[in-house]
Amino acid sequence: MANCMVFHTQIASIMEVLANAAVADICKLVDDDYAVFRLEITQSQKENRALRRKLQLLELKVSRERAERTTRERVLASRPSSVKILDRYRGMARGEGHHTGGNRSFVKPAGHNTWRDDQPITVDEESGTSTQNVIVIESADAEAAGPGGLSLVKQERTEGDDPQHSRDIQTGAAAGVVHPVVTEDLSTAATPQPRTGRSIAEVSGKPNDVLKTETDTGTLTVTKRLLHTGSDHRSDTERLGLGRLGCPPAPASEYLLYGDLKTVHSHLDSGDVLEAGNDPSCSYTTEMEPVNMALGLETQTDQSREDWNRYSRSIYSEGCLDKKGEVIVVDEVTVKVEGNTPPTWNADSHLGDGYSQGRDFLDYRESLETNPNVATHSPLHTLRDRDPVFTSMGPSDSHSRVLFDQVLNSIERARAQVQERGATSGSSKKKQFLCMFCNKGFSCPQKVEIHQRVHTGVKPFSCAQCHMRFAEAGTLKRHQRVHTGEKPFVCHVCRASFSHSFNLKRHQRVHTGENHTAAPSVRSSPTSTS
DNA sequence: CTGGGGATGGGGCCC
DNA sequence: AGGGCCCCATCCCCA
Repeated sequence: MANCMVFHTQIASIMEVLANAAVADICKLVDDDYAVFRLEITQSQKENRALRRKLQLLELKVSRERAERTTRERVLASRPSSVKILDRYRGMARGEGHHTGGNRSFVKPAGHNTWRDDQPITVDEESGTSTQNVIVIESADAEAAGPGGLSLVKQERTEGDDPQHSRDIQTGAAAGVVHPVVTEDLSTAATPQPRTGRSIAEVSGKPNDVLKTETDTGTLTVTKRLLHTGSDHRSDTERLGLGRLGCPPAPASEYLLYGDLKTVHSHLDSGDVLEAGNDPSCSYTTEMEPVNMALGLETQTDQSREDWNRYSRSIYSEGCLDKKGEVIVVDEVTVKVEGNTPPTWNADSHLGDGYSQGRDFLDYRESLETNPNVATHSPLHTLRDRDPVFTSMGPSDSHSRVLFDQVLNSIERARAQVQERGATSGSSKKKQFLCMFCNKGFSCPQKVEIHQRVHTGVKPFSCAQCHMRFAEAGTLKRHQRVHTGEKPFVCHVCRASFSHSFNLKRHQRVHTGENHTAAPSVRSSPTSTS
């Protein structure tokens, strides 16, 4: 019995030893494997790092190549003609040539009266396939030009070229920058090609040289209203010193629509005139669908996002597309050639007056803060986040700053009104179609679409006589009486006639003794706050 | 400064 | 649902 006990004890001890040995083996194995594994991991990490580095290098390379390619493509677009410009310019400088381009005007900076033949011209070898359409005519002697040295930067674009290219060019004159290169193919220059329907966007170093191709009363009126309201982008544009230069009515420009890119042909392209509809007095030009708007808000590539940022400023603005970082004006644009009417870019100032656009701004900004559906995609949201940009849209001078602040104050009130409206209106089943900007309800989608033009500034209806634009057909129709002289509303008391019904009604207050100026004012003036 | 009128923007209602 | 019209508010100009 005792032997049995001893035997069991021995067995147990042996088992324990064996177990310990097994555990030790397992541990050793695990440790070894772990070490190997760690080693492998380390190696993998190293490889990873190396690959990542390679990837970064590749990305760098690709982006660089892409940039180069882009530049090259731009160059390709109009190289021969640009070469001709240079050639012609040289000829002009020598007094040999005569500028025959009817639509072109040269702004020759001071100091460019002479062209030195010995002026270095760098020929881009790669540009055998490249057609850089930007010609930089370097100041003959930079040192003579001094810090305020002037250099002429010219750009020629062909139809369909990116309009912003013309604005990408900046003269470095103010900073005394010396444009080092004239990129062109001299062999091509030897065989200049005829150019038609092209124009040159030229910017000289002169501070006062402004590409002003249009002066119409509409523009002046709008500007005036802007000063009054202090809330329109255009004033921003002008405040930033861009003026018309900021959005030059460059021919063959592409104008970004709300979520859609459209090409607008210049008045030079008479064959591509956007004609009016059936109604000779009314031209229905373009219309932005709210669907597209939403699309434009949400589906953006990098490029389109940039475009969208540009468009974003058009939410409360219109005019032409411009790229200046802070000042971006986008619009639908229609250029028409009608009879003797001087060709104008009626897209700029006719789209709306500053007042309404200011309201657009208010409404839209308000919507950003009240409508969660919009805020995330709202361009102004982006702008607001990008504070320098957003603030740069505001007025710079103190007076305008005050107005701007007042506008912002009114936004707060408007927001309160919207909230109140939402509380009172409730969820009306009749008005189930909501405005994507202000959540206002309408009975049918069409009404919403029309209403949203308040926010987008879309004015599809254009008057053929004066190129004024309207958001609604009825407004255009009413406007036509301005031109026809029709005054169908006659006062039965004094036989005075009026073109608009409300004016008659207001007039009749004269007879009733009611003062029309004493009419209750619900809408508060932007400048009446404090 | 004030009143009258021209004109536009925008909303609502009716058919 | 959509077009047309009316109404109101407002800006602007002018006398």
